[in-house]
Amino acid sequence: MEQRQKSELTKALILNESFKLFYENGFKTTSVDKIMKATKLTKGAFYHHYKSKKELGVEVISTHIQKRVYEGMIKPLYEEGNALELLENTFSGRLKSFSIYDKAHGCPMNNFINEIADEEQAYQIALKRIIEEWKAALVHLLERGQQEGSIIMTIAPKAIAIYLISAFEGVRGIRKLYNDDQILNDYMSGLSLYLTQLKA
Amino acid sequence: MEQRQKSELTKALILNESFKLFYENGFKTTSVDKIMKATKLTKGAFYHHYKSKKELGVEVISTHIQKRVYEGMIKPLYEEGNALELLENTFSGRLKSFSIYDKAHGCPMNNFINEIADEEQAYQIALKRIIEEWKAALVHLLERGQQEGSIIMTIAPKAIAIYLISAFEGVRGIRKLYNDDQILNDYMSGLSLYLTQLKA
DNA sequence: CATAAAACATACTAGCCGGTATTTTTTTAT
DNA sequence: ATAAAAAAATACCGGCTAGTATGTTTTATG
Repeated sequence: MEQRQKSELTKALILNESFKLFYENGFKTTSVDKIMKATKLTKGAFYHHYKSKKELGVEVISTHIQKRVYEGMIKPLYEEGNALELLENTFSGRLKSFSIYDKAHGCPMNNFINEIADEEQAYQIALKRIIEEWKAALVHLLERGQQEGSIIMTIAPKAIAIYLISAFEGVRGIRKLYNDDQILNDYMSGLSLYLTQLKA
Repeated sequence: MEQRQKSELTKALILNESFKLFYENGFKTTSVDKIMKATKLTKGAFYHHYKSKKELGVEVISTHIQKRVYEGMIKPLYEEGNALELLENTFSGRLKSFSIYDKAHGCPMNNFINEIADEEQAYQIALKRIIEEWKAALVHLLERGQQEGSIIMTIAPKAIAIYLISAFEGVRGIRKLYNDDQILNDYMSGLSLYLTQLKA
């Protein structure tokens, strides 16, 4: 195989396996050994491609997790149609699309935020970038709704955006405590009601 | 010193130091050695009072963290006065009362939930109990508001309660990414707006 | 086809981890 | 005063940790 291609494939393999293990067991408790066992390669290969576990952590966040949030929660916001309906469909639809596995392990981004964001600026910056992109998309959509006359003018888009993100990330964590979806249903009722009250 | 008193004092010391270290550095990465170094006692003392680190974890949750959430977020909800004002004062007031240290490290309960709730039922149960108590207090207050005619009848108290809790816990995590309070101010604006729209 | 560089493997280190076994010190009950 | 029991200290274990040093194999290039 071509050298460059081989290198990229190996890095992608490490990235995929480490994302999965971080998601299932947390960042701190997932060792480089465990990751490389999953890839069926060795520690030598890891430290050839990454200079430290921290570097890997940042890369998992800024590629894998970023893409995941973008595809699931940001991209849909730029579609056409009524702003409030788009919001409800995106937030509720995402929750409904989750498997039991996803529900049990919460939001990968939120897990990272709560586990390691307060102890290393590099993680902080990478995670912040995702939140800011998400917030910008929400603000954009809310402003569009206001311009189109479908959302009341008395609200501050930025505040609503933060409140929407907070509640979503919050409930993804709280769901971990339960073995059923009642909490998600309650959340979705709460969200629905919230959005209804923004209707012009 | 009396034996019983001494034992209780030692357990309280272990509990205090471990809460602090769990809060600052996470549960998994705080070792029994580190905790006992903080208490200036030894490992022998620890394993005399606790049969495992897991047992300590559960006790920290069901005593220390439970009390903290109760005092800060639940007890105030049972005070007299307008329901919506009580809600806003409790949620916003709590955020405003936090030190930089508290803001940087997020909510101890939420940290536990996101770090270890998905891997051990004992933690899950202890944490769930706190959330349920909080939820019950919120539902009670919202129902009182409805009975008194200060909150619209078209909302489902349980759904609102979950949405309020989710957003609060969510923002405590997201705040970790920032070094200023703008995100908290945005959250408080969002909350205020939300509550205004529940007004009868 | 030789040489260099990249990709990966093997073997190792010092230190930390939760937990245990054993001993010493302190308190209690008689 | 003394024996028993509780509290705490000491010393240890096997296994895991991030990271390093040094090999071997594969690919690229002249």
